[in-house]
Amino acid sequence: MSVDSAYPQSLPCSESSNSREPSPVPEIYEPEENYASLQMSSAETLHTEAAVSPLPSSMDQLIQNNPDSSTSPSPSSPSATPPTSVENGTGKEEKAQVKKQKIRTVFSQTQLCVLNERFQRQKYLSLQQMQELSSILNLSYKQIKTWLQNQRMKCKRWQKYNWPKNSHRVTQVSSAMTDYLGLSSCHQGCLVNASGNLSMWSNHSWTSPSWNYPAWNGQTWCPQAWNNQAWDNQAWNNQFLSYGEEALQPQIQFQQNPVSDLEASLEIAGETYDAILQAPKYYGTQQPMDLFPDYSMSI
DNA sequence: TGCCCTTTGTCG
DNA sequence: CGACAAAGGGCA
Repeated sequence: MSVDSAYPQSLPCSESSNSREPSPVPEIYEPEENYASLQMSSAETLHTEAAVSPLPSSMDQLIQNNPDSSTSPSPSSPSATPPTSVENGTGKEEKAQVKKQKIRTVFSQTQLCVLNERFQRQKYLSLQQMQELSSILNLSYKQIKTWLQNQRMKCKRWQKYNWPKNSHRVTQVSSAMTDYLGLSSCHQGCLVNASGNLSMWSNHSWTSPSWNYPAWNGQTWCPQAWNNQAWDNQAWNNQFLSYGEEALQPQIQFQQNPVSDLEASLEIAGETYDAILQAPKYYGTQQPMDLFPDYSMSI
């Protein structure tokens, strides 16, 4: 019976479950990005958007409104420094000012779900794919891109951190890895119907006792081991690249099909499996590399 | 140009 | 304090 519990903050992904409010427009920062939120009811926005998927054509201006992603300039944020974009003179200083005020967007569970789902199957998205995703999620292209980048980094760290130490309990590692990659579905998922509605399921039945990495909840998932780390990038890249990316897609076809519906929605947005299977821009080589370079036998 | 990696600044 | 999004710098 619902044993799920590995979630501290496991919000059932129920849309826009973010604690914070839709934030009253993050002001500016980034001329290229436009985080201006239209103050739409996030979730709703998402839906409609998802259904329509306007598909921005020019990426340099993917005007995205932050749906539920609470981009909160923090209440204490001195709107006294409201760089209302326009200002004359010292553009530099302006920039400095703006720079200073970095706003950290907090993606909604919904967004994270979709992102995670996607990332699990594809670590490198093509420009177009990112754009589409961005329109679906109402995030900017840049945000998507950044998020993916951060995830990749996490991924790396995760591996780096877990491999050496637990190399002896490979089975677990691989299973954990599996989860990491989403091969066995994530704890939470989201269903997106053609209507563009996102509903979440959070039943998952993975029960790795000691290996429950919160991982794809969009939050924590590992000790803080790597704060002052120094991985050897090179060696790293190799193994990393070899387990990754699109190599998963074909096989992945989840057991449960949490994603299938998601896929459906993606298709609506012009995102089809074909597209997914297409070689992304980078590392597009469709090598049949094994997902996991035999960790399972190195016992 | 975009990615990787590190650092910065914010949020929980 | 840790996690995270985002910025900055360097590289191919």
